[in-house]
Amino acid sequence: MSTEGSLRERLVEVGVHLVMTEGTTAVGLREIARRAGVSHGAPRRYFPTHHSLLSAIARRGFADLEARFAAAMAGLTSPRDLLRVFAREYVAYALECRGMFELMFRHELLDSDRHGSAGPRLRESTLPLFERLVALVAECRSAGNPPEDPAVAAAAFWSALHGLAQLWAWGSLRLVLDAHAGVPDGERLDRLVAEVLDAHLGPAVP
Amino acid sequence: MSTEGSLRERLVEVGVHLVMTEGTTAVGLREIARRAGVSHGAPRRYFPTHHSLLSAIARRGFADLEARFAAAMAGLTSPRDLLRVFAREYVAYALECRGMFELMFRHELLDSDRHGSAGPRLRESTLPLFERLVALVAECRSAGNPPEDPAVAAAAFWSALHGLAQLWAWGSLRLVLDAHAGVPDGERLDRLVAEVLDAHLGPAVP
DNA sequence: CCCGGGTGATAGACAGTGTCTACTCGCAGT
DNA sequence: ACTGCGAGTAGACACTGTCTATCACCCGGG
Repeated sequence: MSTEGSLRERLVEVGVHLVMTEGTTAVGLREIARRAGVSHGAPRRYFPTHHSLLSAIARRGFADLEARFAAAMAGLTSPRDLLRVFAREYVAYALECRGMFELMFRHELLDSDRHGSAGPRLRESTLPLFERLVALVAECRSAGNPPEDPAVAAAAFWSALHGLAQLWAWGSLRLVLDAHAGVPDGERLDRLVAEVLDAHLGPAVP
Repeated sequence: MSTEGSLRERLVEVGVHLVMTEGTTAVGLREIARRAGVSHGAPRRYFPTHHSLLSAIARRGFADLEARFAAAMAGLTSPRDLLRVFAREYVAYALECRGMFELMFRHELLDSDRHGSAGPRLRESTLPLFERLVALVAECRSAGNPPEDPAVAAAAFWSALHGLAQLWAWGSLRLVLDAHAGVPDGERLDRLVAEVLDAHLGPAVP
């Protein structure tokens, strides 16, 4: 392809593409090297271990996710609208980029313990986003439903979204809701997201 | 140990023990066979593929979890109390048996798509538990806060617990809450669980 | 002009894995 | 006593991540 950039960039790009199309288990060091058109030992110069390459791929995922947030939330001002968009985008990313989402939270594949050669540690990259989340949740619930601790409320909200994304991707929620039927197909996920919003931010005020 | 039972049982037990102590990635077919004292090809008679053995281990995990629920919920009658215990037990299991919890929801390691040789498919085993959950949530919120669809409310509740467990295990929630400080150490998780309960079931009525 | 040094990639080796297949051993039934 | 079969062994194959030696190339100093 084009891939004028350094091999390091290309490896990460190929890895992202591989995760998105084939899933997490397919992302081998040698497979990436093969698809990048280099020998199996080449990545070693930039990524001393398999985990470090996976971490780089996951980091790219977090960057992509944040870019999606920025794009989707641009122009909105109402905290409730912002959080709704945030929620939708979070779940949508997890479903569209299932492999990436899975990889991003696999603590034992990512060398999140030992600090990578350069760059901030992986989990800390979610911190600024969480700060925004805390502020939005606090603002959104300040009317009538003020949380005891906004950080705890925001963490619970994030947890609900995360669990929703994961369990839906796992197929379990689809299954149990099917068992109860009633809700038409494409709408079920939206109703779940709405339920999470209502539960954690208070019912919507139109 | 004792392990008088058939090799099939022993393999699953060794596998569970291995997952709990060493983590998901350590659970190789050969490693299990080694620890069970048989040759590397022996498991093949009972588990044709690696995934099928992992599925059996995960199934054991679901059984253990349900047993914990049964034990913890025995004697309680108030739906709110029952759900609180359920929530605590869910999160506690995820944290105590991190590897098992991780394995149990790794769709691509478990041959949940192709039906296993015998026994019900893995995801469906959570169905009866979910039915109970739906009933409890409906009952709990029937006073003052009736959900539009109890199944959706229960699914959202479960999602919140699941995400909480996973993000906490990942270390991310601990991190962001540390950034906001304020809450003493051992108490933070309890406060998160309480927040989830309040959000999804309505505030507690003492 | 030639000649080291270093960088970036190659290729081979090693231990380990999951899967497949051939083989052996003990023990039932006729 | 011979056969058939279930249960487990052992070897092979392709593949993986990691390590190491090697090679081509470029660039500055003499």
